[in-house]
Amino acid sequence: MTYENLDRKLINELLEDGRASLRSLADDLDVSVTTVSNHLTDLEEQGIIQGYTPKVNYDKIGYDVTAILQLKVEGSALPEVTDRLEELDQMTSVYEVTGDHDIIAIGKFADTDDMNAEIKSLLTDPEIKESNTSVVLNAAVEHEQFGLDVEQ
Amino acid sequence: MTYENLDRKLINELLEDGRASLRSLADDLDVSVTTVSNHLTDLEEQGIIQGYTPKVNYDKIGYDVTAILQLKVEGSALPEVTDRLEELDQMTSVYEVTGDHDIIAIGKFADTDDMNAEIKSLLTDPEIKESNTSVVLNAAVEHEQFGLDVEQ
DNA sequence: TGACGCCAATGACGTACGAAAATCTCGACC
DNA sequence: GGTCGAGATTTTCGTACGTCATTGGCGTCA
Repeated sequence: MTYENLDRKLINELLEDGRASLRSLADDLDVSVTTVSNHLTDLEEQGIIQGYTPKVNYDKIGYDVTAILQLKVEGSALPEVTDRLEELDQMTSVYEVTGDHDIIAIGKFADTDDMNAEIKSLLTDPEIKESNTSVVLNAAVEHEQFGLDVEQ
Repeated sequence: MTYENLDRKLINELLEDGRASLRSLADDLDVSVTTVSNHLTDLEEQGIIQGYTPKVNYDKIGYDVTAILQLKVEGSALPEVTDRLEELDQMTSVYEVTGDHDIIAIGKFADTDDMNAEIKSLLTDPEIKESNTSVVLNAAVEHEQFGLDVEQ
């Protein structure tokens, strides 16, 4: 058996508290500690759970500006531009997409000056044909992960 | 003292392994377990660390499509529309933004049918004046959190 | 004074392992 | 076709052991 109800419940529990102990998980799910441990290592080995992170509030540590960049790129240069964005660690998400633009990237910056500098240096790239920046006024939801449906 | 180098190092360590034990953190940072414990609870109380989550690979559990919606909204209806999006738990991020559009939202869907259904039902809202959907072809980076600079 | 380290005690925790239980497999049979 | 059961396989469980987190008290340093 690979992936069923218990695993979904396990993921849901961890989504609420990623540092919950195996024992508390076992109690909540009415199975033994060993079972939780086994399923959890399985989930990790299968790559369904890819690790654990604290949710860091970047606003509170001086990254006040979140911006969303949309880029149109010379077709053949797409992977190259994606790579460049990927290497900037202030980029929290970089997507290659269909539609008007080719790339949508989300980044966090100390302030608008920092943002402008970073973006300007990006846009010197001649392969970027067009760009469009939106500054986030309010992050109503950010990086939220949703729980999974469980039978009955 | 409120927030300094040790806290940054602590956050960086946790970004690498959010389930690391206090002891291993203490070893890595060359301080006592007690100190790690104190700083960690401080960070949590200050809201700099807002909890812990597993990184769930939604691709592997049947959510194959990620889409980015951009909406133009009747000015006064912005909070209302944001609320509606916020309540859909398939939305992983919902931003109110400057620029061409008013809202940018990112969601995950089981397949394109699921996506179309969800989006259509959203767009029945008469307060949404215009919309634009981009489907993600490749998530080069997603929900990545970057480490903090540490002095020397 | 406040940040930190150390110590000690206690209850909680993770992991390994062998036993028990549940589930699957597959040929034999009516 | 349907079902029965022995054996194999998988999953779960309880135990036990060494480690861990937490708390309070006390000393040190700047």
